[in-house]
Amino acid sequence: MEKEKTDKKDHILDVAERVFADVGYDAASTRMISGEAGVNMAMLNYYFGSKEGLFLAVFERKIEHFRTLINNIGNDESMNALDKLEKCIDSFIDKVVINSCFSRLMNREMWLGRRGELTYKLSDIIMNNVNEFKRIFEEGISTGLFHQGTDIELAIATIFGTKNYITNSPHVASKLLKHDVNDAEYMENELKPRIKKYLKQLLNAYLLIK
Amino acid sequence: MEKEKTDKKDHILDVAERVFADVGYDAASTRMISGEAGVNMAMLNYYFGSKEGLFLAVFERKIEHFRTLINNIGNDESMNALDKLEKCIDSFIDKVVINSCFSRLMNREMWLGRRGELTYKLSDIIMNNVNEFKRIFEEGISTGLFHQGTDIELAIATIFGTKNYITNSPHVASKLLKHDVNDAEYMENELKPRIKKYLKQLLNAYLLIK
DNA sequence: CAAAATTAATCAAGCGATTGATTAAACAGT
DNA sequence: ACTGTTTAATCAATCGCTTGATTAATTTTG
Repeated sequence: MEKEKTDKKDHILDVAERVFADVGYDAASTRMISGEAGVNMAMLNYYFGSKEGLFLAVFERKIEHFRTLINNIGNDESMNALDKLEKCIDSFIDKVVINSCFSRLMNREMWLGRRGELTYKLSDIIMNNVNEFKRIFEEGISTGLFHQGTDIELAIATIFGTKNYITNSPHVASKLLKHDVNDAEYMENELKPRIKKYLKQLLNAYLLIK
Repeated sequence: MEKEKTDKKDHILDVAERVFADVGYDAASTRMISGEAGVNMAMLNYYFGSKEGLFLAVFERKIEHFRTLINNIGNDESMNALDKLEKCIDSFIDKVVINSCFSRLMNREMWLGRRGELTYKLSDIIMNNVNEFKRIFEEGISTGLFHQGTDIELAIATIFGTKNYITNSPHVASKLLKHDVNDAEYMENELKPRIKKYLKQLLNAYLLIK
């Protein structure tokens, strides 16, 4: 066997992440996960205590990746609000498309607001991103770059909502775009730049004082 | 007993609709639904055959309401594309906010693409609305009212996505808007007009040739 | 009375979790 | 180095419970 020790836990987490994202928390049985991971069922409890513990562990592993991704942009003094906004959109689209499996899992279990501790952690991650955008919008307004009447909260809802609409329901999105959005190549080379370009144009038209 | 016969089935459907929307299909047990509806568990199978049959029945009951709501607007000759678009946004926001419970249920089970027959029915409903918007956008472009470069598909994703972001994850939305979005009065008197106004301004800025 | 509606009791299947036994590796004392 | 002890990892078996569904008996209705 050429696999190392700690890789097994990571392997279980990889499988669990995919299974949870595929069928949801409730429909994902511990037997299903352990079976696909090729480990004994009892190992899940041995490593993670419980099914919910495993679910939490899947998220914990990703939190840090998310937390640090956007925050640096907002503090860069060399850019104005529009530059920051566009850069945030770029890295946001890049990030969630790479992690679309995790992103779907997050959204799905998020708005199903049970499971207290998890809901708390998740809204932490989400609100972190939201507030970063919020600060940039406020800066843009106070520097006279954006309209006074800008509805900041709903503009944020548009950025996240538009992205979610594409990534969260691939079946509908594929019909709408007349392409399989699960096709990684199409997603990377066509859809990603298209979403970025669209969101920038949309927000330019809405925000900028002409 | 002062209740009539057919009311009992409708009552079960009402309860099932709410429970399914609250906790999702998998976590909603037949005992939970029958218990909250105040009927014997076996009545669900007696009336609807199975849990999935009940789930389908919940949707069937709503399909016609959805199908006829927006379609009339698109065929009105007395309006230009912008008028139609704004009217569609109005009735769309009105409709899904009233049926937000059903809307959440629909979206949740939709993007969880299993359960073949249901997925087919749902994407039918959704694509019907989507295509109505699409026709209006195309009319606006061909009459020279909207930009040639308009990304129709993503603009549609913005309309539906922005709405979904608010209604589907009330927990996050409440934090973002600093209000409880489950508060019916706030939703009706403040948020609904605000979303309508925002979406119109946003699309006006993006679509119209200046 | 006959048919429809409703009930309590029960079914097999699947769930998450736990158990006690087994293996293998790491460590200890002499 | 050899050996007895400890430790972590893994497994099959099984626990108690809930699930969706069905049965047979009972009540209600026409």
